[in-house]
Amino acid sequence: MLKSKASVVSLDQRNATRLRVLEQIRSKGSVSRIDIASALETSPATITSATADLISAGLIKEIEGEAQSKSGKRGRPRVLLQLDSHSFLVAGLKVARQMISVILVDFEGNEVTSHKAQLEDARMSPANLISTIRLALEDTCQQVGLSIEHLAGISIGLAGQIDAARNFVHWSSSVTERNIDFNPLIAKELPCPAFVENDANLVAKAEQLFGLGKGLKNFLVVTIEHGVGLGIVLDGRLYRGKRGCGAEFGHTKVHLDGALCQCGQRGCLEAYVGDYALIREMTVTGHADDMQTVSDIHTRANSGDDRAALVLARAGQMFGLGVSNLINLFDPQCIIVSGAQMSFEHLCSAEVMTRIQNGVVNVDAPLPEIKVHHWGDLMWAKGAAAYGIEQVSILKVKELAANAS
Amino acid sequence: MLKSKASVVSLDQRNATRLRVLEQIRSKGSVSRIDIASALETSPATITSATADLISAGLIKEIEGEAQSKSGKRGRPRVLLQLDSHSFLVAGLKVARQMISVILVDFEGNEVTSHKAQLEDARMSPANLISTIRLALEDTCQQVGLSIEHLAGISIGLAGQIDAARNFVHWSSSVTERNIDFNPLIAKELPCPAFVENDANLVAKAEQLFGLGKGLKNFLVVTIEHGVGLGIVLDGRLYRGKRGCGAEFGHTKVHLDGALCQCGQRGCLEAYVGDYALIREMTVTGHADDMQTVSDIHTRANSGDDRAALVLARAGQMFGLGVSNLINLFDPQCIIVSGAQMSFEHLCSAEVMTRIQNGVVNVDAPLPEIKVHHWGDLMWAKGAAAYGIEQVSILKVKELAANAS
DNA sequence: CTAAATATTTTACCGACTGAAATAAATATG
DNA sequence: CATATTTATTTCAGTCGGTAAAATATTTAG
Repeated sequence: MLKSKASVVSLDQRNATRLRVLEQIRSKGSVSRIDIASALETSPATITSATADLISAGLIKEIEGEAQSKSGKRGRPRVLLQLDSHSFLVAGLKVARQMISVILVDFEGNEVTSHKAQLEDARMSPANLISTIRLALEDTCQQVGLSIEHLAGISIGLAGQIDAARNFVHWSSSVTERNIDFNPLIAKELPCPAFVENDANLVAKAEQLFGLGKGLKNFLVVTIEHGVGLGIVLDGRLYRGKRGCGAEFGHTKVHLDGALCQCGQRGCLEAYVGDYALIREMTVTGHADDMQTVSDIHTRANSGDDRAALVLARAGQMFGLGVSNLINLFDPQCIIVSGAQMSFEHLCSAEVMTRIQNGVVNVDAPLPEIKVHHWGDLMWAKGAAAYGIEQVSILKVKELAANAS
Repeated sequence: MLKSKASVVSLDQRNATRLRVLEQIRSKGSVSRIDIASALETSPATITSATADLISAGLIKEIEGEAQSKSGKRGRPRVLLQLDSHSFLVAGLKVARQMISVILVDFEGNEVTSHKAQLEDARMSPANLISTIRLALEDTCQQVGLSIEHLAGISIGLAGQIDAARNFVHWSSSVTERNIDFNPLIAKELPCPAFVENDANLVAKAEQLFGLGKGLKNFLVVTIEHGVGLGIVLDGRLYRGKRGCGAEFGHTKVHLDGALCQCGQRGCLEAYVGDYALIREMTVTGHADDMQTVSDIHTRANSGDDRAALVLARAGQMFGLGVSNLINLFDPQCIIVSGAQMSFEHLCSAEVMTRIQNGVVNVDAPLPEIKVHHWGDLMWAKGAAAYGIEQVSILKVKELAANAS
């Protein structure tokens, strides 16, 4: 009761261990205590105690399945541990221009249900945004006979510059005001902890927890939607920079005093590969004024329109240049190019990959692998869910420790 | 004696604390125990024990100087602690194209003496390089009546791709062979531990320990010599990427299919700002075939040669583009542009600074400060020395722990 | 000189983790 | 079938880094 500082410190230490154990179980799917011990280079005794805590909290469980022993078949069989998917529900949301998508997942990340709602306005006031979110959540929960009260956490992905640690939105294309602290609104309108993050960071989290970055310590996730985004995972953690905002890959300059970008600057990568940039290129010469989406351009290109093919090819070249710069600067284990739609084929063609390779300074070590990940529609919401699961895990482990004392 | 693993683990923990204490003392210059305790958020008791160890090892000492108490003048006065500069000597070396420079520093980083030697060949075999280094070290030590045996550590800076953790040189412009493990050669030819590192990383270390990055956790150091280099400090540690090599800032692409670079690729920043690139620009049209150095171009520009001024200006523009990309990607606390000579004026002109500012995506948070650091001739060697001091400190603290057991 | 203030050291203890021993649960073997 | 062997997990008695609180040291204020 009295040992205020001591207990905080020791709790943090214990929690860190418990979280590392949880992380092992999540990334391996199912794993025995002895394997966790050797993976974390710690003693079996420690794992026994950590897993006992996690089991009593309902976060993990023992399962029956056959586990093979180190060698031979003799000896006490290993007991596999698994996440207890029923332990809690998390909602992941992505607020896009005309659409809000929601996904409900269990603790393992399995989809329970999902939902989409049209948005009337691309930009909303903070209060408006939160009540829209609440509504979307209620609708989603209703689909499976749940109420919003059942949620353990809500994770919200926005495009823009966001300080996730503080739920503070410097700027977002979905919000009419700048520099908004969402914590008060969340506390007032939502019945459980909620987390706001930059959407590209969320996808990086999803790749780390469930996707192609599982188990990797250093990788980059390039997201492609209407523009391009970047999530940076260094040493297993999201790198957010000093101001806590995401990296502005889309606004790195690929041409001195080049094409005009929506941000007002010139030569941004996004001004060469963003949807609007491609459409502008197609329409500016009056070559095609019915171009509405990048898919239209793809269609044209595939049916033999040289101009369309050139526009796409140039975007690919610029994209390749940008990605090779990322590799030159970060030297990551792996780069994951993640997109929801198929409309980014032109950014992962063999030619672009070659260009990337050729733009990376040669070392004798092999180039980082470049993986392309087509997620489908729910990419962003799933990303949000991944972040939500992580945050809720941390909260649960902390509660656990608090109760134990 | 028997507790093999336990002792390793606990030693690491203790050493980490001792090193953090040492780091505090180094970055503050002189500081009292109570201040260290509050800076590290630890208890005074821990600091008492850590400093006692460091004092008995001769790494630090108590000094007399007046220290002001928190408030008022009553109370037992604080005792200031300082590095004991006499505890050991470290040599820092930089191997450049035609020159090898050596600096001898004490534990505080104060210069004891320095020395330069002409190199016959820009590229040498590994064995040749090490014996050349040994010779240079012997000459340097002789200047102050010491022998090479007095050195506690030797740090060697090379341009190229180097895995410092293993003293492994993937490639260096100073070495004729690729993929060389220098450890055996070092053990054979040098009387004390030696460390090989990429030269840009060394300058970053120097900025962190003694320079403009003192106390900063996240910053970038851009080095300018014949080309440009980048050292990345994240979370207080050098970021080296997956393959352990330095970031290749000079070979990030600033123009699609642009100017040909020495590395064989096109559009590299270095192909626009490197010495040879500028000289090529001046000579290619026969405009000036007596151009030997960038200083010559400066001279010309200052005496009204428009062509020279334009060449320099263009280099500045490209450099600004590259630096703003760094800021967009890393969002660092601060960027330090470090150069030895004055020949990089054109890269830190007001115009270039403005260009950098204009290339960074606007957040409401202030832009990271861009600091320009003119080091003088010994920049690289001093950088090596900084790294050497750090490495030797780690070794000494480890020895200390080993002896205590 | 005494009281008050502040810095440092000492001391008793806490808690995370460990090694070793104990226990559990399987197979191999005769 | 009983027993030895093997391997996984748990229990238990430390160990070690660190802490709070008490003790001590050293100063100024009054």
